[in-house]
Amino acid sequence: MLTKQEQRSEETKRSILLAAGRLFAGRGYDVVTMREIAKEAGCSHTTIYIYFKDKEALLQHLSLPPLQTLASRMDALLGSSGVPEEKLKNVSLAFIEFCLANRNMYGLFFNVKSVRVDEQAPELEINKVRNRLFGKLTEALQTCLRLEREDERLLMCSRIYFFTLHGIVSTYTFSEESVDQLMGRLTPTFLAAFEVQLDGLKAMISSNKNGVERG
Amino acid sequence: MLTKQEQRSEETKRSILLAAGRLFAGRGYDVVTMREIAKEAGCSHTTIYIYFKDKEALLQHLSLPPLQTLASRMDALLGSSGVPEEKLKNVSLAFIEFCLANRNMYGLFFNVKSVRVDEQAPELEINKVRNRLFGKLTEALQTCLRLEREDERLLMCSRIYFFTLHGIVSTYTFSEESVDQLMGRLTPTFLAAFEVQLDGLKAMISSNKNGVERG
Amino acid sequence: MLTKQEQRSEETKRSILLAAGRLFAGRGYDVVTMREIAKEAGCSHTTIYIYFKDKEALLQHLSLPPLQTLASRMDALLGSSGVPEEKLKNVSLAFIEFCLANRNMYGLFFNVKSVRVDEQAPELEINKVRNRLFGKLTEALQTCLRLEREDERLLMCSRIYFFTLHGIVSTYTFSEESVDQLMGRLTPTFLAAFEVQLDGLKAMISSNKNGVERG
Amino acid sequence: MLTKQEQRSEETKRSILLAAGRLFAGRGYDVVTMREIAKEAGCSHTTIYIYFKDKEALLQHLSLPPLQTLASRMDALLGSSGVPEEKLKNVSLAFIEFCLANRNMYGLFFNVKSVRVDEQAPELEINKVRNRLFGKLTEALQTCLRLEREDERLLMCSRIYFFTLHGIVSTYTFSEESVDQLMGRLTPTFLAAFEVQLDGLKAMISSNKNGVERG
DNA sequence: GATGAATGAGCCTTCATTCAT
DNA sequence: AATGAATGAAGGCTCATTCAT
Repeated sequence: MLTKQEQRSEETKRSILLAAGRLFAGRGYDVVTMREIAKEAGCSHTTIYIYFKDKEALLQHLSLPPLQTLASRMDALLGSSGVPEEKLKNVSLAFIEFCLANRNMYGLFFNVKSVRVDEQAPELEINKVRNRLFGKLTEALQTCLRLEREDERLLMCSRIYFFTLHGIVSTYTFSEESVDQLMGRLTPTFLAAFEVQLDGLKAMISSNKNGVERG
Repeated sequence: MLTKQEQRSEETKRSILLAAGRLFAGRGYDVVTMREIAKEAGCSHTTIYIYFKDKEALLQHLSLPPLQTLASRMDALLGSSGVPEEKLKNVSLAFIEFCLANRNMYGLFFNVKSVRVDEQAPELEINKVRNRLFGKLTEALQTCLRLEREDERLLMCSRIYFFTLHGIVSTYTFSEESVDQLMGRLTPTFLAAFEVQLDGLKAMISSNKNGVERG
Repeated sequence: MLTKQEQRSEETKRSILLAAGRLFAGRGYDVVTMREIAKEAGCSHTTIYIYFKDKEALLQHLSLPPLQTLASRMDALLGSSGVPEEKLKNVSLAFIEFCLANRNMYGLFFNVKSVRVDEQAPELEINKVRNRLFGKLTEALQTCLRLEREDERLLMCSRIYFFTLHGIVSTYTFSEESVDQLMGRLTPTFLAAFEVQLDGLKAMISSNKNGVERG
Repeated sequence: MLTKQEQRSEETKRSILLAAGRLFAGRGYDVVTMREIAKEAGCSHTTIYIYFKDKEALLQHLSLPPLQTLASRMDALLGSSGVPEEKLKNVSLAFIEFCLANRNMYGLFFNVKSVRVDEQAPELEINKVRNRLFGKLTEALQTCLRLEREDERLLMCSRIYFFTLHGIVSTYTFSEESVDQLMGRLTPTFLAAFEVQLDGLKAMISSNKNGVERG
């Protein structure tokens, strides 16, 4: 059990993370100042340094946990019963919803640049989770397309599929609407996009040309 | 005719724009300093202020022309002879290449937030060009899908198509590779993506369900 | 008799003073932080403020006792049996050793500037001890030179003698070596310096010219 | 010839160096802030960065030239005609006067710590000049004492002599009096001190014991 | 008595921008 | 037209100090 003081402390830390997350993504890591974060979090800028070594540490702490949550959720969806196409849709939707929910954080997760490459340990951790995420989606896609795991065409297919996912997220990253509003309004569009995508990929697979280098 | 002085003046201004363009695109607007631009342009940093009100004015002046160039190029591609599918591919590729070439600037063009909304006039101009751009792409798509301009399904199709374009650009926005490297390496993938997209959309159209809400 | 609580309290206070003394002397007053002192003392940094008004108060409390210890030691040395020359040497050596041991603190004791002049009481106290110290040395010197206490030549002699003492201390104030290392290595040099000094002063006294202005 | 602007610039630079010199020494390098220096110099703190890369560069620029000036002056005195004793006195007096004139800077010249050891080039330069200085004094002393350059006793003698010089300077470093006041008032004392010193050293040399380890 | 939480003041430094020439 | 000089605002960060428990 936590004392009242520890509770407040935890709350402060959370509000800092929340504020930093919002701001970093909304306006970019470099551009956001510690003082801005503090103001948004409702504390002094020095307080941030009690909880985080420096600005970069804030970024690090911000990056990992949400991704892990998403990974779990995707695991659950993939483990459920249902036809592969349904699973792919659900997983894709979950991914989109997550990214929109964490909105501008999105850049933080997938833009390698924003995390310094010096210290490998944490960096590796993020990359690991990220790769696991992409792996899951690729796996779902593979099942739908009925390709072997080693089929060279799978890489291109997943790349193309990711373009669309990434594009959806990017398109609405800076929207003023809430995630709920967006999902409510656009879920049909997203589902259609997934379907278009899958149909198109299936067509490509079934045709002779695979787009890589075979004649 | 320009006097010698006016020529030199014009030259200075051009070299400043050139330098700023190079640097903004190469390292990002926020990160580049006025002194850097001046050094690259071969003049004093104070000279920049003779030609441009401030750093942001530099950005404004820089934003429009490339977009217009792109618009012209897309016009040319669309006006050329050839099957619609080929045209769509070429126009899409041109769009992608442009966005990757202007990389960090990309956000500036399409992310409404990053351009101050205070002064509407230039903002409007950019928006106009931007909309013209999207219009061209939609038009190409419409021809391929053989839809009427007013067909309600066109909106969804173009949305989905844009998701992919946007996604491609976003994916490589922060890559360290040059445009040429990226295009050299990934053009086949991009073309495949366009094709997949188009095939999928065609399939959707030809099926009864249009993904919106009709029964 | 002290209650257990009072004992603990006293202990904490002592450990703070000990830690502060070590750190101030070792790395300099300005550079040492309250948190460092607290860590070294094994308590929270806020605890320090229970016992001492502020960082400077810590310094004040720290300054006096060692000086008094030195004064006592010099008294003991002067009171012992032995030829005056031997006593002067011993007292001088004790003085040097003390100053080097308290190294960075040295400035604090003798450089009037570094102690705030606002609150006179403690300042005065330090000055009193300091003057007593110099008095003892002068006295030892006087005995060696066989001068009357009022002899005007004594002032110049003691001044000159102090130059050397002060010079020795200054020379090694910023050395990285420990007191023990320094004393071990340089004691013969110091003793030689004292002797040279005394011989030179004796020569001056015995000559007609006293260096001031008498003919 | 300098333009008016260049003159002002030079003046600003000088006033910054002057202010920094005064403050660094008066209150210590670490403790003095750039804003203090700026205020004392009568300019904005950012102006300092126009002339000096950073705080440490200021220190570097401050250290070398005066020392070189002193070195030249000592050379001149040593090269002049006169008995060795007279030369030693003059050189010693010049040294003292210089140190008092540059007052608190003194610490900067001789306290190795204050100059970062990272970059060796400038550091070396200072050390070279400093060593040359001490070399000159030692040389003058050697002539007076009629010792061979290699005589092991010379080292100790020069050390002892330096103690006094260093002590004189240290004693008056924080005095409020001007160098002229001090020299006017105390020159006789200083001369007496040199003489006492020399007499004492001569006595030591002429006796059997040299203070090191011989019996 | 003791402590973790929190903060304001302040430090060095950089940058866009203006002023005087 | 062009420039060197100069500056205010701001940024990341640290530290002595206070407050509430």
